[in-house]
Amino acid sequence: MADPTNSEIAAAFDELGDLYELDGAIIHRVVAYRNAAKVTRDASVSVAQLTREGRVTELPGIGATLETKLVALVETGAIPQAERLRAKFPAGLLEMTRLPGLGPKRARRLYEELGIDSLEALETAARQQRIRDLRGFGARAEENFLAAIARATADAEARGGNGSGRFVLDRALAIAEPLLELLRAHPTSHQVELAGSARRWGESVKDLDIIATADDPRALAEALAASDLVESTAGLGDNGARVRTHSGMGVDLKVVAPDQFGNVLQHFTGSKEHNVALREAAVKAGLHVSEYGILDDASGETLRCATEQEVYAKLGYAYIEPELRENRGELQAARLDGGSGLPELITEADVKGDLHSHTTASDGKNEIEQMAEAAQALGYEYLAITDHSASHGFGDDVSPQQLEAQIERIHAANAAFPGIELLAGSEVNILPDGSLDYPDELLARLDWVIASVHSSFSLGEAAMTERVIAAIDHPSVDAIGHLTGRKIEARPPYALDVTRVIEAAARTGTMLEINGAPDRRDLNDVHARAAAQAGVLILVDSDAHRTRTLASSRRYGIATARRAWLTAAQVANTRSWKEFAPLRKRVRAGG
DNA sequence: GCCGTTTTCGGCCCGACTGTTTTCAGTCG
Repeated sequence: MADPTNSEIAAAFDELGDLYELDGAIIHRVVAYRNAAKVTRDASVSVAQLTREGRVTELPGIGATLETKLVALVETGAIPQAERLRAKFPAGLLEMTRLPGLGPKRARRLYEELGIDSLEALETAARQQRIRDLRGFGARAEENFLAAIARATADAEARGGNGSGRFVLDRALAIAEPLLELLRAHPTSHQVELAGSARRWGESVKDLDIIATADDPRALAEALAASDLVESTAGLGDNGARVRTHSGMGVDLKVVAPDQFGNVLQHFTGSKEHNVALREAAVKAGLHVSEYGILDDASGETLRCATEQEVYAKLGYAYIEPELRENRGELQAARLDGGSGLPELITEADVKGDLHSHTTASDGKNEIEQMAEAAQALGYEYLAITDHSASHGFGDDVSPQQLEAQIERIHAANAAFPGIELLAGSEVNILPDGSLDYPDELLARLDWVIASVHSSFSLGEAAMTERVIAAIDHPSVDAIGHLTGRKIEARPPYALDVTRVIEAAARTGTMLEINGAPDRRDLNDVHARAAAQAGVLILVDSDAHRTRTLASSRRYGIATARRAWLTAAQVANTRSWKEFAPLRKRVRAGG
């Protein structure tokens, strides 16, 4: 039996937490399961493997009891307590608790006292006005349930199957950036900053939070409500506004006093896990952190902070960049008394070349020369032209003969553009058996090869892992592209043992890419951090299919690298061409 | 259920809002 993946284990813990909550367990026990789910999801090594080695309690938040459950899950594929609780509570009951405004306590009473065990049953009972007779419920509750069900149904239909209600970050920023510009340009505003997961450069966001200071808060709120992007306004006052854009995204503007701006920005930037850990640590020092300030037990006074730097300094930390605020060790590292220190994170300005781009030879929209000009405009020293390979399909395939002609064209362009090194490359398909779809002699003639999986996504973990490692072992493969194949909010990663892939890449000197396409960002932050720690050189690539995405995708790749704690030195394409060229596997092997 | 520079037992972040209630539990972020 294949080991459960970290995300499968995390899902099992989340479900168990939900079930225990329905069962009336004390909240701290429920939180312990949710915390364990998060820790598992963020773990850079296989938690199933750690379990079999008897080392799983080394993970923070996993103790003896959870270890027992993990052993059962790894050895038998199931957790007995979960089976028992699933039999006790119908699946529809868990769905009911996901309705906004209905939690586990009240859902359970609806089930036990009225037999309501699904959203459908809840809707029927509300329409028949059978809920209002229950103690603690009223006519208002019935109205709210019906409205919540209608909203959930309408949202699901509007999204056409993407049930999460989240927006991939590039769509969110396409709304946030013009709104920030509008608010910053307004005569009454002083400071205007994005908060929330968008400021942390998360993969997707639910809504936007903007924190501001202004001489006339209401005027600023009215300016937001008057924007062309805004469809409707739910609330507007002296503290800000809550609006909804035409794309369906909620935007919350909070206008605050200047001397609290740092507290509020820190609070609403999150993440929740970062803030909880920050506040727990503060309590031990007699300090209580909230969005309003830091209450000191000793003096009884609340310290207000105009900047986030002051907030972190008062609590004993160096400033922590938003991308790191996920409770993945940043608080311990940032401690001013004995922390190991935070890394100096890579920036967009560090990038000196791009190793993954497409042209009209396959499915790109621009010619080699146009891509070269665009790369030069970004100040790049090198650009790899890596069109798709012989088996790609969709009319975008490049036959071996066509590739030979493409090599000539790229070399000619390279001569015509003396300021930039143009690499004749390919994004070659890794076939299901791990072989590549060009002859070895042809691959050896290229300057650069990035190998990717574009077919047969459901091979299963063992076969997929062998498939990718076979490509890594090929002497002409310099790097692996978008390792897990996921599309954010659209397609899950395929089953793959990333730990083994990282080992193989480290062993062979094969680079691993962070693909900067905003819906890929693959490697993700957790995988990229693990790979870099294992000594693998990381690439930040655009996978550009047109000139403008060379730059627009770079920022998502860099954001992912920063969330992975990466420094410029850990990313190969921050090097000059002279330094980068000999790092290619094909050059190293050739001596 | 986890965890320990006040603890191996007794704690475990902070505040707002809502609806149903006469002081608060449940829910959410």
